[in-house]
Amino acid sequence: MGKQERLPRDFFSQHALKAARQLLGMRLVRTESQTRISGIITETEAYRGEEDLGCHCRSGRTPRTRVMYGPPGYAYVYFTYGQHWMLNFVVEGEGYPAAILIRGINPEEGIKTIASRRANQPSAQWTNGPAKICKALNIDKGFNEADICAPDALLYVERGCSIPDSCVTTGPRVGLNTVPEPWKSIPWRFLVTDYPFESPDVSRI
DNA sequence: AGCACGATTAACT
DNA sequence: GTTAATCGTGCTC
Repeated sequence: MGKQERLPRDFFSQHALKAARQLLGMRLVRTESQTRISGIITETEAYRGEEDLGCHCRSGRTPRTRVMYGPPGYAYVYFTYGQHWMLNFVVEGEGYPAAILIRGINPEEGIKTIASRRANQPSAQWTNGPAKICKALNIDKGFNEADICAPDALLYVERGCSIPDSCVTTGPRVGLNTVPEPWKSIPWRFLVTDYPFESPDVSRI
């Protein structure tokens, strides 16, 4: 495996559902101390528009959601439950709020670092959740509004492998317990099946 | 200024 | 299956 192409801003300008599907199989890369920590994306969720009551943009443009109204190819990183960071990528056109939540990756590089940050956890649970990924890759507030298409970006996405439709499952987004229908059940979650690093609640679909 | 709650996780029983 | 942890955010007063 040689050097791989980084996803250009055009990739992130596409419709959120398409971007969420296409991100499966791509490689999320975090460069830290000149070292690569990476993993193949295995699970995503799409959030788009103020009418999507599961999206933070249901409240419109606020200090937190500002980045989602900006140009595509930027990171939206937010804090929740008093302790967890979540990584999203802004997609679609400037002015229309949409983002893709990265919920699962299959670790490839920087395994020792990932293992140390996920101490006392079995490898199958190192990065099978959105907050687990941020902990393993040391992603926090500092990456909010970061340009992931910049040449010197420390967080970016590479074209990894193509995942056939036969290996992809869709279902309702996770954790939207108090969100009204149809948003609670709309199948905007995408995940690769037959990978060992899926989220634990695959069986819920 | 105060309040309710969350795109979760890990450790329980 | 249940629950504590823990605080930024957006909403109401």
